[in-house]
Amino acid sequence: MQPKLADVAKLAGVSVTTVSRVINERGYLSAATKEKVFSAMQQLNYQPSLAARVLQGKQFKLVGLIFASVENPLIAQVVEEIENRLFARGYKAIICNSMDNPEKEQQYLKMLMANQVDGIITGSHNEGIKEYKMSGLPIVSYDRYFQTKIPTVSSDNQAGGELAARVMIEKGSKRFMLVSGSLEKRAPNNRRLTGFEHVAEEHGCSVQMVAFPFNSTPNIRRATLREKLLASQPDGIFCTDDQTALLCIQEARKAGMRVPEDVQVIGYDGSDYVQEYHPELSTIVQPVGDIADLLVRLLFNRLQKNDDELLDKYVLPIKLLQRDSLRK
Amino acid sequence: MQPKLADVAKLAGVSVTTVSRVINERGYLSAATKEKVFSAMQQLNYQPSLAARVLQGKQFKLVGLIFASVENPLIAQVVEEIENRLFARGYKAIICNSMDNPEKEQQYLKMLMANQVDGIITGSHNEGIKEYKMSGLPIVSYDRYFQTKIPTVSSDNQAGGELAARVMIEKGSKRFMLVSGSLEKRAPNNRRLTGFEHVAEEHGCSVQMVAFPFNSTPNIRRATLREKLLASQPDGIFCTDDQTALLCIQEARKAGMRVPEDVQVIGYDGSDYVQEYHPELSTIVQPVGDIADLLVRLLFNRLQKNDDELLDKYVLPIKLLQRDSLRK
DNA sequence: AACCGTGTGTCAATCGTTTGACATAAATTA
DNA sequence: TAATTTATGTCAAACGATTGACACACGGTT
Repeated sequence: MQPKLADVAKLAGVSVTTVSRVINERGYLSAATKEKVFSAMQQLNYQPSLAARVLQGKQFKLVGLIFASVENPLIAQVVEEIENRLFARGYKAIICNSMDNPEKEQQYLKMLMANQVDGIITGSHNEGIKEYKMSGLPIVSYDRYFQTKIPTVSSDNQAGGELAARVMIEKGSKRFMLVSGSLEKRAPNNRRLTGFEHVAEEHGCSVQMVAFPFNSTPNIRRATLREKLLASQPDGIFCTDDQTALLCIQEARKAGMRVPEDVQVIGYDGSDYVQEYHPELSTIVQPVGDIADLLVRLLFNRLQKNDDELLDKYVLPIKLLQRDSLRK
Repeated sequence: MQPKLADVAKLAGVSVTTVSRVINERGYLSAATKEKVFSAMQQLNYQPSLAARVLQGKQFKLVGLIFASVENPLIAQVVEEIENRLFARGYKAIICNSMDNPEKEQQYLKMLMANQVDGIITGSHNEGIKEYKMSGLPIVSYDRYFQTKIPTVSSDNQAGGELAARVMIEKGSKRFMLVSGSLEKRAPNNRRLTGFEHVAEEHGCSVQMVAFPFNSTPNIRRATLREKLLASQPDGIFCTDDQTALLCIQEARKAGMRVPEDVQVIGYDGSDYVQEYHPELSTIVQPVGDIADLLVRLLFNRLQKNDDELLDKYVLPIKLLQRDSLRK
């Protein structure tokens, strides 16, 4: 059995109230007593019962993270960086892989709701889940707009799309393929598409659109891409995520096109993993560290009820990582 | 304020005891009452207070996952598959990225211990952390041997190393480089090395060893690899993880060696990500689904106190994924 | 001598749920 | 009709920590 407050008190030779005072730092306390209590806690390896504390209205120090899937390198990095920052503040993170499945997401919310977690950070992409409104929990979101007043952090998707178009046009591309790795209605990352299209049209370039549902497998994507590549023979491709961009490069080569000579490719995300292990891929890099930082900061703002000056949207700057899938 | 048991009782027009009975399925209950109670819970969107239940000795339904870093594709996949299975059983997962840092791991254990989680699944690689023994929690581990009687699941590292050696020897390699992506003392994956060395020596092949500490960056690894590649001019490389294998391929090419003509490369892990997005890499594939399955199953065995017939070690079979980094 | 700040103790209520003991009443069965 | 079984209610004690009210020291100030 785990030691309880009373055990610590007995060992330290003080009352439970005093031990509680030491733990919660209230009232007057002599250095000697504190010392005795701490050493008793140490000896017993005492950990206060979280459950009991929560019942008193204290915080769980638990945050739910709802994302589509940590198998995506960008999400993995976002989750890891968030988790690091939460840990530094003494918080734990519950991981929820929604697989972009609204039902699963709803179930997760149910689990997290009520009194279980103190707050939620979500980067999942589903529409109109009423529990988000009901929960009454502090929530912040990544790359996702909500109806209600939930602060959203995202990279500058519009600028990213525009930049990708501008760079490829500058380097001679004229017939574009625009590949959306996942298609949702209210996701801000649709701006990646509109930004790209806008600039392309401005320069009189053609844009062929290809879109995949989130759950389409790489093999399905490959088959579709191969067909579209052969049919439209683009000389520039912009993908809204890096993994799809990798498939494009590979399928283009299989189809006999040279990258970047015949067709240039730019992806989006620029996770550390992609930067390190796919050295050829040019991509629009999201500032993941800043994103994690801001998400956590915003959440704590709401946790501490400083509802002051929280904006609805925070858009962080992106940058281009130019590598061999782009011409010099 | 969240609705509580009493609110549900009032709305349903029954006593709190009855509501509790419905929730916990004890005693006699008429269908009509159950219906009334369920609909009241629905209406109020009632969620029982986890904290209060835990205080009664119920389970938190919370499991801690301690792994080095979810940025590693294999770990991400293991974590995701574990999380899926836990979720299916109504459990939540707390994610802990230890970064292979013993202090961080110790802190995590402290957080998880006491009364906070019901069990722990760890794939982290640190030595002699006394809290593991103290915790008294059900623990199962992945690819890691413990002193105490903690069940360990791993892939057949020995066979994996042997297979890698045998295949490359068969395809003509004689001078090997053996690259360990991380070096720990008590990790079963050292068997990957010994298995490889054993077969190589048996066939009279030379083996040059290169080892990296866990936290060495890709750039450091690259620099070291380049130097070692030029110095020893191997015609076969086996890496204990896929990411390092990718670096080997890239650096070998930069050094003017052809893969697989001049040098063959085999990695280890074979995560879905690597299979999909690094189509060239040959690798020893761990059965991640089975591993996750077994880990969760073993944990639940201990959670339910069925301490029957738990083995110390569970070694699952591996297989070779042969692709272009190996000769035909 | 009266007063205050400091340090500690006792006591009891509280958080929300569970559970056992016990009572009661209707429906069912012997 | 009597004895069960079924269905529900009341009551109160847990679970472990927190906290406010209050008491009572002791030392040092005025």
